[in-house]
Amino acid sequence: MRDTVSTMKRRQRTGKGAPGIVEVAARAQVSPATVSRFFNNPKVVRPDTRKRIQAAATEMGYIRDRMAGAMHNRFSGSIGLVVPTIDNTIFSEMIAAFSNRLLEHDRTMLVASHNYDPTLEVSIIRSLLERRIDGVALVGQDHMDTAVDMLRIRSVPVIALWGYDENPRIPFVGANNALAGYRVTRHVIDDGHTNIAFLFPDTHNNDRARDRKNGALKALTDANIVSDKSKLLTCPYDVTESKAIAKRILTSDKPSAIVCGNDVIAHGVIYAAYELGIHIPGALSVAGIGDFKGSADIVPSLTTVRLPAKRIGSIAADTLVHMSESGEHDTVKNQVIETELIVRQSTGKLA
Amino acid sequence: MRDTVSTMKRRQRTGKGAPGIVEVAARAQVSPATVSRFFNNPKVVRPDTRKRIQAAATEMGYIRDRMAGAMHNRFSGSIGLVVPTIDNTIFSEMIAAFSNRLLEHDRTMLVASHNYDPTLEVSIIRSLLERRIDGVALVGQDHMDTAVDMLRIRSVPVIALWGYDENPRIPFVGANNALAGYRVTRHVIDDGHTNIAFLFPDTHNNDRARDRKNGALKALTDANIVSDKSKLLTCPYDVTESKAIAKRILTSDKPSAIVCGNDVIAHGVIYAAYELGIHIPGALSVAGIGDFKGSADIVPSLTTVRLPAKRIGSIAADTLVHMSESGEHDTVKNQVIETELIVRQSTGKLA
DNA sequence: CTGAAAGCGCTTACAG
DNA sequence: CTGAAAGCGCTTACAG
Repeated sequence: MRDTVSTMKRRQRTGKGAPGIVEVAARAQVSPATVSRFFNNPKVVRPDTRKRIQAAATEMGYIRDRMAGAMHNRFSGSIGLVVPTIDNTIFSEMIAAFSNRLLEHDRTMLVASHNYDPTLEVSIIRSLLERRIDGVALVGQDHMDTAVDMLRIRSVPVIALWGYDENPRIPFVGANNALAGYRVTRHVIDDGHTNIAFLFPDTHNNDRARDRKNGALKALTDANIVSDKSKLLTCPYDVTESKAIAKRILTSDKPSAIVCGNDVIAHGVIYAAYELGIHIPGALSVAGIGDFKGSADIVPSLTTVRLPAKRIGSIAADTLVHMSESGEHDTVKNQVIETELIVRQSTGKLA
Repeated sequence: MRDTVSTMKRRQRTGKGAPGIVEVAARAQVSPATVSRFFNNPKVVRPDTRKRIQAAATEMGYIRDRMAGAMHNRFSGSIGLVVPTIDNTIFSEMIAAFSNRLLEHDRTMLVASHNYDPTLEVSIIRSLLERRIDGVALVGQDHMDTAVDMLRIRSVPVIALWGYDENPRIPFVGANNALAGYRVTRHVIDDGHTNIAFLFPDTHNNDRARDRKNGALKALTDANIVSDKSKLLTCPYDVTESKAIAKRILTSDKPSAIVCGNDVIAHGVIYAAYELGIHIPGALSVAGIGDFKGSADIVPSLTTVRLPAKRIGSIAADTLVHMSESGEHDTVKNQVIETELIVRQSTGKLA
């Protein structure tokens, strides 16, 4: 005594109160095909037919099912963004810009973080692929081959953020991190410092950090300063940790300047100096990389290299949308974002 | 001389190198139905058949198409998170926790921000609905009726974050913001302060801020302190702005304490005091709400109310997944997250 | 400009 | 435990 399948299904959907294209078509007295056309390419529908469909759709509260549509035209309308971490200022500004720009293109964003674990990154990409994403932005060029291959095989547009590479495997929107590292360090050297400590994150699976560090060390070499291994410290992107590490070196090694892998680390160093009563920049110069929100406001304001996260995010979104619409995946040019040294109050000449 | 449609389609897919369930089935010498079962409910497939399918799928690099699957079982495997802003610490920690927890449940996260614009929020929700999300988390209880209705009609599980309400329209995972506001203010009053300034964000479309502010003012009333309108200032969640506003009031009104709507605002106030050479807490007490990452590290460390963003994010993710799996949308209990006053160095007794 | 029909890649009763 | 077949809600040549 059960309902037939088709009756059950219809009842279920009706029960859910969500009308489909068929119901809208019935109400507007047209075929489902015409309703579909109305939503995808209104121009091909006659104005008064258009009006009827619009009215029916609005009255019934119709919402398109893009998943059903995606089965034909292969476009889900979602674009993926895979980052190491979401809640770190480094990336959250970029994520926000990326998301906002996608919204303007009528796309939604799928984000996930892998916490610098390349294997996790692979499963995230797989999971995004299962959802038929129209494109993906990854951070940097350090990825497992599997990851890149899965995307290439499916011709999903990919773009690498932040990183810079002469000969990249993935087209990028990024800045020359080596140059950024070189510039801040050079600035500190120009101020007369030779006893410089470096706080950089683990460069494993992180080409941005690697480039910055190499750039920094090159500035040292170019200035004929012998770099002391003990002054080259590993420090995560975390204020608490950088503060602790800075307190340790400031009470032992006593460098006259500290160059940090990014602004978050530099903030921690500034706090450490406060607590120890070390005057900045009188007794210690501190420099970061990134120019995050807040770096101009901290006291003393932070000398850093501007690396516009928001621009990277917006440009990446535009580029991916364009790639997916045009199908031109291979002709995409790398987009180099210029960096700029910003000298503020946290660095100064050595007395 | 053109190919038939079916040939073209097949070629196109093959050209893209992405095998479907049919190709996997052929290779494993089973029917597509069995391959489908293997992925959805492996147990019903005989072990050796299972092995053959697994092998075929791996060799061919098969990736499921969840969109196609979602047409039947109505589950896309994606859950939405709609926040006012993404790059503000208030939310980015929560987003990260939400995302990480969803990943454990094999779900992906769609995020978007509406920047406190309820109309934009409606279009975001519509856009999420078009992607057949399995659930949505919104922030607070201030939403347009359209938004709530669209979700209810489609029986999509919804949860409100952060907010607290005796009688909420949407079940929530949140904290008692009024109590949080009351507590910090009370603490400052207990320290002997009566000349207190308040820096709170615009409470329009922001029930969390509204509750906190009301709680703060209630503490004032309870202590028989007359609140002076001129000391109740509106300030966005932005260090630069709060620093500027704080500098202004610290050079004119000269309150002995400033209570802030959240920790970001408080950070700006601390920087303002630095620049003006005002000692904290000797000459000025500063308190925040939230206990963000970094609030324990800033010097002086910030007195605040702990409002665990990460826990809210994780619990919300768990709850939404559970709701969508169980179909129990209406029996969900509100989950109150306890708050805790954390007294640090930025507040002190009035001399 | 519009409709009928086939099809997108899966899932799921139904029948072995 | 497995297969054949119908169907999910749309889109798109094809034919008017």
